[in-house]
Amino acid sequence: MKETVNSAVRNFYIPYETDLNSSQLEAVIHTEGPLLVIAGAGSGKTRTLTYRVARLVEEGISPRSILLLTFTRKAAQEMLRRAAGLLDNRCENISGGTFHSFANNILRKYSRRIGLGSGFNIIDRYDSEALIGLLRKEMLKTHLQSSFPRNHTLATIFSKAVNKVLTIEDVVYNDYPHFADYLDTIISINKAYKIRKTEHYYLDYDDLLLCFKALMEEHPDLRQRISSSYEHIMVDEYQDTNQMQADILTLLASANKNIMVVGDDSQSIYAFRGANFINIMRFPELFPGARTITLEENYRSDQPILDLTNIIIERASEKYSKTLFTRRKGGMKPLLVCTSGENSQSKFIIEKIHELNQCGIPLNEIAVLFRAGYHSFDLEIELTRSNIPFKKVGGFKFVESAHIKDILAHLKVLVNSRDRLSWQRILLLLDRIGQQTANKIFDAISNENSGCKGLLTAKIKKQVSESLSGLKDLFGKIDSEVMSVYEMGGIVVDYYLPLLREQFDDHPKRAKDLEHLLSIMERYDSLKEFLTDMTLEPPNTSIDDSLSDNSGGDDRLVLSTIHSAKGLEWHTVFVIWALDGRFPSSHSINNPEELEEELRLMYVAATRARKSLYFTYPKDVYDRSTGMVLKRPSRFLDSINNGILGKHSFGSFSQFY
DNA sequence: CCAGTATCCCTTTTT
DNA sequence: GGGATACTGG
Repeated sequence: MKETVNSAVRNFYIPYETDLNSSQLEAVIHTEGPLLVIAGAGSGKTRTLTYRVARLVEEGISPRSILLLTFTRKAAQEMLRRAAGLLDNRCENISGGTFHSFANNILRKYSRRIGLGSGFNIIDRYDSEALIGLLRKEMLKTHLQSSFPRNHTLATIFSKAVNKVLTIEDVVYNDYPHFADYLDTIISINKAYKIRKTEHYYLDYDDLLLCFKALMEEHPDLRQRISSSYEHIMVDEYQDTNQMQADILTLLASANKNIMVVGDDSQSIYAFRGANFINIMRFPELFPGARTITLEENYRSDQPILDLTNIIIERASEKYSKTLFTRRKGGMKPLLVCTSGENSQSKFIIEKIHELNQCGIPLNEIAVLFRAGYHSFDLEIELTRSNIPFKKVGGFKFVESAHIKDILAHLKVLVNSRDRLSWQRILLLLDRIGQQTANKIFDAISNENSGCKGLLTAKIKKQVSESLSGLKDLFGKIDSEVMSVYEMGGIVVDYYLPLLREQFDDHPKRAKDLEHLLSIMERYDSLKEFLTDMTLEPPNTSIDDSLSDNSGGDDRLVLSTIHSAKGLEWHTVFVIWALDGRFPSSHSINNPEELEEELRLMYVAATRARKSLYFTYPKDVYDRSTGMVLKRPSRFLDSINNGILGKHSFGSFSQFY
C-alpha cells in the first residue's frame, strides 16, 4: 500500500493530469485516509468519482475491496460503467449500491447470526403502514379518536426515530408536540409493531439499516471481517445521509480509514427522510485528519444561469461557503413567466418546446421539473394532445398501483408463507371474504405449517371454501422449485385477470401494466431477488410511462420531480408551479428549517440547466388549505432584478385583475 | 360478518 | 378532489 504514496512516479494508463482540473485531481489521487469533497453543482462530481474508481483499480486495489455507496443503484452502475470505459472491465466488479441494498446483501449473508433464520421479506412503506393500522385497531379496540395520529403519521414518527437515532419520545416532543398526550400509546404501538415484524419475518426499510448496524456492533468478529474486506469506501450524495448511515459508515471504516465522501450541503433535499446536512459539516470531526477539497468550477451552466443560482443559494443561512464560477461566458438570461392559469402554463411549455425543436434541440435534452408528482397532470394531458412523447420520473411509482401490488402479493406468499399482509390482500380480492374471514383463513394456513400449500389442506368452512377454489387451483399449479419467475408470474396474471376486469373500469390499461411487469420478470432467475428489487429499487417511472415505453423511443421529453432530477442535467429546464404557496408549499412556510430545504430544492432545480432556464407560475390559484388566492411568484425568485432574471407573462389575463 | 354508503382527512419529496 | 376509515343495513 505504501507504493501509492509514490504514485507520481508510476505510470498510469489514464492521463489524470490532463483530464482533470487541479482540485479534481487532488481528490482522485488522495487515496489514503479520510477525504471530504464538497462538490458544487455541475463541478464534475461524478467525473471525479469515476476517475477515482479507475485510479484505485490502476493502483492495484482489488475491485472487490472497493465499496461505492450511492443514492440509487442506477447511479452506481452508471459510474462503474463509465470507469470501465476509462480503464477496463475490472471496474465492473466493484461493490456498489445504495445503503439499503448493501445492508440487504450483508444481512442475507449473515442472517442466521442475528436470528433472522433463512430469509426475510422487505416491506415497503405501504405495507408498514398497513401493519401499523392493523395493530392500532387490535390494541385500541375503541374507535379512533380523530386527534390520534394516522397510520401514516405513526410510520413517519417510527421512521424518524430510527434514522435520526432518537427515541420515540424525542421525536414526539420535538416534532409532534400536539401528540404528547398519546405518547404512551404511540410507544406501545411501536413495540407491538416491532414484535409483529419479527413474527412475520418482515424487515422494513429502516430495519435494514438498523439490523446492519446491530450486526456490526454486536459481533466484533463480523465487524472486523466486513470492515477489513473494504479497503476503500466512497459515498456519493453524502449531504443526503442521516445519522444512522453516518454511524454505519463509522463502523464500516473502522478497519481502514480510507473513506471518501462527496456531497454538496447546498443540495441537501432529503430531510423528510431523516437526512441531515449537518452530517457533511461534521465529517471532519467524525474522521479526524480528514482532508477537505472543494470543487468550485462549474462545467455545466452558462454564466447567466450561474448568476441566478448563486443568488438563490446565497439566501441559505447555513452552508460551507463556496462560489461557483464558470468559463462559459455569454448565454441566455433565465426567465420568470407568469401565466394566466394552470392550462396556459402547459400551453406555454408546449409552445416553447415546438420552438426548441425547430432550433434542433432534441426532446430528451429538455426537462420539466416540479415540486410534487401531481403538478404535471395538466401538462401531461396537453402533451398527449399535442403528440409530444414524454416520460415521467418520480411521483407515483408503477409498483405502488393496486393491480401491481395484487400480483406481487401472490408471489410474496410463495417466498414467505407467513406474510400476513400479502395473504390479506389476496383473500380480500375474493367474494364473500372480508377482514375476519381472511384472518381465520390465515390462521388456518399457518396451523398447517406447510408453507403456502397449507391453503390446500387447511380446515376452512364449506361456504368460504367455495370462494377459495380458484385460489387453491392457482397454488396447486405453481411449483416454485422448478418454475421460472416469468412462468409463475404468467400463471398468477392469468388467474388475476378476471378479478382485474371485475374490479377496475380501466382494466385494459392496467392489463398492459401487467404485461410490462411480466417483461421485467423475464430478467430474473430468482423470485426472491425479483421481489427484493421491486421493494428496494423499483422502477422510478410512473404508471403511464409503462404504456408509452415503446412510443417515441429515447427521444422523449422528461417530466420529473425535482428529487428525482438530482444529479442530472439538460439543455433546457422548465420549473413549473414556481408559485409562492406551492413552491415553497404553504405547509413549510412557518417552519424555517423546512423553508430552507425548499430553497435548496429550488437551487437543485435551477442548477440542472445548461443553456436555458424558465420558471413558470400560474396566477390567481385558489389554495384550499389556507383559503387564500396565490398570486406571487416563489419567494425564492421574487425581487431578483431584471438584469438577472427576466420577467414575462403569457396567456390572456382578465382585465379585472 | 360482508359490502355498500357517509364522512372526514390531508394534500410533497423516496430507500 | 381522492382515499381511507366509520357506520349501517342486510
